[in-house]
Parts: sequence; structure tokens; C-alpha cells
Amino acid sequence: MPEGNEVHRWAERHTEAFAGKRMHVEGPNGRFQDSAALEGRKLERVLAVGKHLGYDFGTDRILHVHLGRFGDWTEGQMPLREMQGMLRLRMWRIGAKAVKDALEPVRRHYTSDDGSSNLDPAKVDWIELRGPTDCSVYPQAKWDALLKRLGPDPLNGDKPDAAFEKIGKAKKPIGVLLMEQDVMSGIGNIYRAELLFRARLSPFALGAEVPAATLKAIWKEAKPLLKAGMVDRRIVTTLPKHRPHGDEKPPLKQEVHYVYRRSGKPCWVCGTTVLKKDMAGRSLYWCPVCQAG
DNA sequence: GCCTTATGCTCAC
DNA sequence: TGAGCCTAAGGCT
Repeated sequence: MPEGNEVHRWAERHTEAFAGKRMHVEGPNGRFQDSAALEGRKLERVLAVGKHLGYDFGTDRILHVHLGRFGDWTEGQMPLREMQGMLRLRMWRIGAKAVKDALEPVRRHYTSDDGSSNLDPAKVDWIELRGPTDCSVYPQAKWDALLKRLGPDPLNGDKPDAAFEKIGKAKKPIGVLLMEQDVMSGIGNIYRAELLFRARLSPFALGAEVPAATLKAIWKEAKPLLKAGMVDRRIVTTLPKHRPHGDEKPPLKQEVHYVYRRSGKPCWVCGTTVLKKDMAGRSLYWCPVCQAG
């Protein structure tokens, strides 16, 4: 599901809900093997880097969570039929009363019409994770090695130089490079497509061919776009003037991307049919006219 | 119901 | 480069 915006959003919410608190941690169906190592410990803080989450329980125990494509957190209880078989982790504040019955049965993390959260994180007692790619305890050294591997993250105040340097030397298409987490971290398939469109840059341009000014512009846009995606839990990349009704705050069902998942439809800017093609094993979307160069 | 697709990543060849 | 892993939703029949 998530790109960097979602991951950082969870880190913020879970920090507000639990940082400094002692936690109950369990794997409700035995598939989360490391739960005993964390049970009863204080959650010091929640870290986010690129698409990785780190729940720091101190004493060399950082719970690493990677949501992959399907993983998701719920602040509340899952419906019973979804509770079988899958990898799950549940954690709640020690002292929270009647945790298992405290929340409504299927409270999702957001439901309001405008896409904003309907739940005050300070009031969240417990959270549940399902279907992550990874959910395991890292010693500090392993976490540090992960950080070392990842490229700069636009949401962490990193300097982009290392990313620019790698791209500047690369003979691979920029559309591939933006997806590589050791080049730049936190960007996924939606932001790849939309950042390239907004820069009017062809996804097929080789890294080394991309002008430095264009790279700077992409980085400069990535930060506020990812940030906006954190607040709304929705990735909105179009400018109001390019939306069907010019809405400042588009309703939930309205299209809010330039090219992502818009193949076969006319480009909002020039009317040309948006194209789709596999790149780096993922669907790439682009406008062949706006992104000719 | 079945099929496809999906905001991700790793591993084997 | 392709297969495999994870889960859910939507568009078919």
C-alpha cells in the first residue's frame, strides 16, 4: 500500500499515541515470532526512513516493520474473518482499560469524506498490523546498516546530493532510478509517475542525461507532495487548474493524478492519450507529449 | 466465485 | 528478467 508519506504518517501517529509508554505486544496467532522480546517494554520512539518503520524499544531492540504492498495498520479491531492465518502484530498501552473491547469492531484509521483522519492519535489505545513484508526485531547494528543503504529521504530533511550524484552517473532510465530506494528513499510508483510528469521529464531519459536543474526541481517538489500525502492520507498531485472542476480541495472520488492509473485517458494538460508500460516490473504511466524530453 | 490489479521487495537464474 | 510472497477490492461472469 504505502509510499513514504504513509510510513511517516504512521510514525507520527504512533509516536503521539505510544512514545514513552510501556507496551503489551503480541502476535495474536503465533506468526509474529519476536513478540516475547518486546512484551512489557517501553516504546522509546518510532522512527521512519523511506518506507521503513522502526519501533525503538531500547536495549538494542528495534522492531522493524516494512509494509510492502499489502501491509497496513489498523487502529482498532479487525473483523473476525480477516484474523486467520496472516502475520499479525498487536500492541497496546499497558493500563489501557479493556483494550480488546474498547474500540468499535471495524474502526479504520480514516473514514471521513475529505480523507482526513477521524481518530485523535492521542486517544488510540491499540493498533494492529496485518500482512507486512517484514515485522521482526533488529539489533541497533542491523538498523544502522539499513540506514546506510538507503538514499536521502525527502521527508527527513536529508540533503539530496548523494541522490543527484548517483543519478548523474547512471545509464539507467530516470523512471527506474526514482524507484530505487538506495538512490532516494520513500518514492514509490505513484510519486514516480507524478513527479516525472510535473517535471515534464520523460521516464526514459537516462539518469546522466537529466539536467541538474530538473533533478533539483524534482527534489524540491517531492518534499511538499509527500508531506501533503501524509496529512490527507491521499496523494494529490494535480494543480487545481488542471482538475475537472478546478476544486481547491477535490472530493474523495475525483481524479487527482496527472498520469498515474490514467492510461487511455486524455492528459489534463495537453489532451494526448496517457500511456502505460512496464518499467522495472511496475506499471509506468506517462504523457508522451508533455513528457517528450 | 473467478480473474485482475495493486502505493513493494527479494531472490534465483 | 521473472517468480514468488503478502492481502484486498473491483470488475467481470
